[in-house]
Amino acid sequence: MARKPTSRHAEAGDNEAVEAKERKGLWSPEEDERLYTHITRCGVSTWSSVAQLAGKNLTASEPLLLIINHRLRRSGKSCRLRWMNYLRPDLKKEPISDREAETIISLQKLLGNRWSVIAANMPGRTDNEIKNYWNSRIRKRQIAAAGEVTGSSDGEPAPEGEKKPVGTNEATVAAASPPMTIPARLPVFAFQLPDGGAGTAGAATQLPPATEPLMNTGSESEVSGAKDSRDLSYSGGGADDSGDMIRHLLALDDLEYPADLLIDVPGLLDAWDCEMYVPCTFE
DNA sequence: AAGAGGTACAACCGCCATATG
DNA sequence: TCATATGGCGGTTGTACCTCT
Repeated sequence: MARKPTSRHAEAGDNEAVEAKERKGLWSPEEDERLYTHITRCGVSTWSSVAQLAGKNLTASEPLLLIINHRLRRSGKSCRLRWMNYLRPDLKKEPISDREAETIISLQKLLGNRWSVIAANMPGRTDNEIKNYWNSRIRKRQIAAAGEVTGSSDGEPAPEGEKKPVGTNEATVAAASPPMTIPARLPVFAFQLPDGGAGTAGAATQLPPATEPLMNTGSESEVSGAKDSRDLSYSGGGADDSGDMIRHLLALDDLEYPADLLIDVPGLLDAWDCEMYVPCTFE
C-alpha cells in the first residue's frame, strides 16, 4: 500500500536544489517514476549507476545544475530496495491470502527466517513483505497461542488486529500444535504429464517430500533461476481444462522435465488455491 | 471530536558474500 | 593476497493510518 508522500518529502524536495546529500525516507511519486522509467528503459547494470542516472534523461543542453537536481540522490541500495519491494511490475498488489499465509507458516517452519528463500517460492511477494507479515501478524499470534498453552494467558483472544486477515487454517497451524500440515510438495512449480488421465490430483502426495529443493538454493544463480520459472506454475482450470490432466507440483530439483510440459500460467499459488494436491501430515 | 494506543508497512542499518582490480 | 565496491539479506525502526475509548 502506497502511502501518501508526507511533509518530509516536501521538505526534502525544497532542499534538493542546494543539497546534494543522499536522500532518505519515503520515496515520492516523482522519485518512483524516475526510477521506474529508468529501469524499464535502461535496465540495471549496477544499482549505484541507477541511483546516479535515474531521472537524468535530460538533453545534453540542460544546464548541469538542472541535471543534478533531477538526479535521484538515493543510494544504490535504496534504489534496489525500492525496485525490489515496491516498483517491480510482477509484484502482487492484493493482500496476502489465507493460502499464502499458510505457505509462509509452512516454509518458515521448514526454513526458518530465510525470507528471501521463502519469497522465491511465492511469486509476486517480496522477502520484506513476507517478513513484515510474519512479524506483525503470525509471530504475534504464535506468541499469544504459546502463552495460552503455558497457561500464562488469561484466555485472552488472539491479538485482534486480526480482523481475520488470514484464514482459520492458518490460525490453527499457527497455534503451535505440531505436527503441522504442509503440502507433500511445496507449490513451487507444476507441470502436465503427457499421458493425461493416468492419475489424480492426489497423486501429488505420493511424491517424496520437497524439503530438499528449498535447501538447495545456496547460490544466487539458482535462486534467480527459480524466479525465471515463476511463469511455469499451474493454474487449475486453465485454457485446457479437460479435467483429466495430471498435474503434479514440482520443486526446484524437478526442472529437468521438458519445458514444453510446463503450463505457462501466472501465480505459483494458483495450484494451491485450486487444491489440486492434498496436504499430508509432515513431522 | 480528540487523544491514546495499536497495526501495518516502507525503509534504514549493519553484516556478510561475492566480484573486481 | 589484499582492498574496495557492490549487492543481498535479516533485523529493526519510524511513522502514517486505523481503531478504540
